[in-house]
Amino acid sequence: MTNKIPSAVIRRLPRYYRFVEALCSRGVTRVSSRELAAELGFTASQVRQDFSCFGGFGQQGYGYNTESLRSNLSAILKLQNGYRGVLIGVGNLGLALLHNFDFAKSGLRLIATFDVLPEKVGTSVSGLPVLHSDTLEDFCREHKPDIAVLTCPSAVAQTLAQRLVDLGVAGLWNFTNIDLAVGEGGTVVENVHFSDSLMTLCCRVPRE
Amino acid sequence: MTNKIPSAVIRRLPRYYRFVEALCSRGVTRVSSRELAAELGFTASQVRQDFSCFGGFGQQGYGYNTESLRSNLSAILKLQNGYRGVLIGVGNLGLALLHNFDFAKSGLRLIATFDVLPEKVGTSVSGLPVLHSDTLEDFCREHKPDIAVLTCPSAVAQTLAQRLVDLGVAGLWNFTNIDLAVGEGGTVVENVHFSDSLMTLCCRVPRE
DNA sequence: TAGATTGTTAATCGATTAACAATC
DNA sequence: TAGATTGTTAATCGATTAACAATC
Repeated sequence: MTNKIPSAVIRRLPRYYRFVEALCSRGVTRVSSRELAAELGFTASQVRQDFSCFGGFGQQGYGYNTESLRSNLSAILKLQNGYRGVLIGVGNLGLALLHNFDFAKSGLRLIATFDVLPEKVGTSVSGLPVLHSDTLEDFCREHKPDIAVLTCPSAVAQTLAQRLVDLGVAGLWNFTNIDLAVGEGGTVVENVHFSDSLMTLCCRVPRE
Repeated sequence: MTNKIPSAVIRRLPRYYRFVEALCSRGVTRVSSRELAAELGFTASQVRQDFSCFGGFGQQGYGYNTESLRSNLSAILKLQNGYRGVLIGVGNLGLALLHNFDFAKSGLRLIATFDVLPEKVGTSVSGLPVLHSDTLEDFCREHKPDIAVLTCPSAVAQTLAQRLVDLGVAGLWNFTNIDLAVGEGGTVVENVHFSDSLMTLCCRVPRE
């Protein structure tokens, strides 16, 4: 139950969670740090060190109870917090996410989407209304979303980000290929930079 | 011109590249480590330390020539290597990438896409043929792609990954929410795990 | 009890920051 | 020459690994 979780640990938490959830649904009731490490490519030491950040939920001589592990990880990842989200930019990528991605499973409950194209505004996608971006201020003041998903064109991303920060949105999931400047207000940004990701891949692929 | 580039440095290279390219296209001809650091949120020490991995391309008292920096970074990232790529899974996400994402700009030249749906196979998307996944072996033996983009359903990802590795594909850009096992053959995997990314965001957003 | 496995402390490793001589 | 800024060495910081007493 520590306050400051090292960022290296935070990045590993989702992988623990996914694997432990799979164990639970397969009916496995216990798992050791050694087994977790072997499966996830970590070391057993690292696994125990990671979990000890939160006080440790294992038992000497036994290992970890998968169900207890799962619910602890879920709590640490705040998957049950019911964060409210808006998605901005119902283009190809926005639609792909809306159709295929299970936001709720990762802790986010979408409540609306926004776009500017007349043929999209007023329709609904995956059960969510598509509102005009001009109504963002009104909507956010009323519904207070916690997180915004930015699948808009890069050209408008910074302006939108600033509007969202001003409206009190605490987290931005940024799919645009630009680095957002969000000031000192504590807004958290998580980037999904496709181009950076592909470049690092090319960089690491040995010359044919 | 070192052999072993620290992974922490590799992850920063695309950001340097993007910013330096922007400087070049704005006609800026020089930049100091201090300016780069301020813009990218690094320290000046870190910038110089990073660049010195490659022998250093600056000049005391002057800084870095943007054009020289750009071309050096481009070479290190192997953006001009002309890696050949195939994209597997022409669903929502695959289509979003094909329509919106500039693969060539990040070092990859797509040569074909694959799917299994009869209504898709035989068509073309963004100028690329959509071939049947059953023909993957024949195609790869003839055209020797370097990298595969996995935008297929998670359920078939591991099987496809193994087929691709066996066919000599050296890099996998993995958009499925599973961790691929690719053995010891040196195949490089770059994951774009949406669920992990969103979970870490939720985890870092302070409780409302 | 004996075997297994944790949580934690200490040691190692890698990455970041600071400092400064070299030099443009 | 004087000012600026690099490349590099040393110091600090954080993350990973190893070791082991505690204990289920």
